[in-house]
Amino acid sequence: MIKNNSTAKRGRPAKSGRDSNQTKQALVQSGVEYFTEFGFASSGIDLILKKVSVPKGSFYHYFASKEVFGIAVIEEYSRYFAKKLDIHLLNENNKPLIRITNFANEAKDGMARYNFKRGCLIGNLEQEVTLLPESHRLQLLTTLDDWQQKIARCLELAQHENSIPASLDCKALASFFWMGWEGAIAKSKLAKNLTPIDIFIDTFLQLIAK
Amino acid sequence: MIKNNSTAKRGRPAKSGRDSNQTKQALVQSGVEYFTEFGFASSGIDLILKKVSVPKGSFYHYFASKEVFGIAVIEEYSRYFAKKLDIHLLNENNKPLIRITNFANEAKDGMARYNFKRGCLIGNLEQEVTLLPESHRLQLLTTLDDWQQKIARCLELAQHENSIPASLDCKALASFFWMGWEGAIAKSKLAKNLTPIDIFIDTFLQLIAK
DNA sequence: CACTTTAATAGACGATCAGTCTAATATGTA
DNA sequence: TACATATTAGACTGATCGTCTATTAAAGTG
Repeated sequence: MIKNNSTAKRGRPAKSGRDSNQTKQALVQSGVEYFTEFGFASSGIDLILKKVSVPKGSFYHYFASKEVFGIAVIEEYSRYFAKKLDIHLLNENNKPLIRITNFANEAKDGMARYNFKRGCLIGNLEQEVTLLPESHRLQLLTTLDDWQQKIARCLELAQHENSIPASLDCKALASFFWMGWEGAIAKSKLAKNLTPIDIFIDTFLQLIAK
Repeated sequence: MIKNNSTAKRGRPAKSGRDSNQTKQALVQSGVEYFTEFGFASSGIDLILKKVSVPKGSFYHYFASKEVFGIAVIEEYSRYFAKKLDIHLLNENNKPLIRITNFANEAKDGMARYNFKRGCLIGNLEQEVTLLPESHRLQLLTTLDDWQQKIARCLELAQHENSIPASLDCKALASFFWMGWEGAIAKSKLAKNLTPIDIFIDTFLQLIAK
C-alpha cells in the first residue's frame, strides 16, 4: 500500500484550524512580541498563548519547556533580523555607508511604530542575562557575532572604496557599532523619542568618515 | 524643661541595633545590589530585607511602597556614581582623555570583581523601562543627563587643549559616549569578559583623537 | 506608677502566576 | 470495533509577590 500523501491528519484537530507547524510558528511569533516588550522572565506563557488563541494545556505539547521555547524565539528573531540586515547591507544600489543609514532608518520607523515599547529582542535579553539559562546566553552571543560580521563586511567595502580610513580595524569597529546601537535603542525606549538613535548614527558616521 | 538631646529613643528598638537612618540606608544599599544584578521587577523585597537582617514586617515602616523604595535606590546609585565620575573627570593631575580612561579602568575592575553579574544599575533599569513606574523613567533620564554633562565638560577640556577636533559637538559626543558605554557594559556581562569594554574605549578614543 | 506615644516586628493575607501533568476528546487507520 | 495519534481542558503544586493589621517594646508624661 502506498502511503497517503494527502493533508489528512490523525488526532484531535486544533481548535484554531491551524496545523501543527502553523501553531508552533504562531506561538513563536507571539513570544517574539512579548519577550521583546517585557523580557523573558516577565513574560507569562499564559498571555503568549492567549494572543494567538492557543489553549494553555497545549503549550507543553508544542514545546518541552519555557527554556526550549525561548531558544526557538531567539532563533526566529535572529533570522528575521539578519534578513533585514542583509536587505540593506548587501544592496549594491547603494554605497556601503548609505546602506547602514538605510538600515537605521528602517529601525527608527519600527521604534516609533511600536511607541518605543519594543526595541531589540537581543539587546533586551542581553541585559537580563543573569536571569537567563546558559543556553540563551550562548545563543545571544552567537547572534551578535553574526550581525557583527555583516556590519564588518559592509565597513570593509567602505574602506575599499576609500570612504573610511584604511587604518581602522573593521571588526573592532563593527563590535563598537553594535554596542552603541543597542545602547541607542535602549536610550530611545527610555526617552520615548528617536533623538538618541539619530545622535548615535550621525556621530558614528561623522567619526569614521575620512 | 529643655528637650533632652541624647540618643535615647522611643519605641521598640530595632533588632539589628541600628537606628532608623542606618536601617534605611542599609536597605537602600541592599536594593542597589539586588536591582543592579536582577533588575527591579525580578528583585523580591524579601531577599533585599534578608540580606541586611531586617524583618519583612518592617519594610512598610521604612518605605511607603516598592516604587518609593526604588526611587531611593536609584537616587543613591546616581549619587554614588556621579561622585566616582567626578573623582576621575575633575582630576587636574591628568589630561582630559586620560581621566576618561582612568574612569573606564576602575569600572572594569568592578565588573570583574562581581564576576560580570552586576554592571550598571541605570543601564539595567533602562532596558526594563516598560515595566517601571513613570517616576523611575524620569529619574533615569535625569541621571543620564547629569552624567552626560560631566563627560561633555571633560571633552570640552580636551578640545581646548587641542586633543580632539574643534569640529566635534561635545554634547552630542557625550551622549554618544554613554550609549556606547551602556552597550559595552551589557555586552561585557553577556560575554563574561572585559573585551567589549576595551574595544569600546579604545575605539572611541581612537576615533576622536586628532 | 498608670497611661500614652512612638518605633519596630511578626506573621499572615489575597492575588497572581509560574511550569507541569493527567485525563478526556476528536480524529484517522486497521 | 479497537487502536494510534494529536490536541485540549483544566486543575495542581508551589512559589512569591507586595501589602496590611495587630502586637510588642521601648520612652515620655503627669
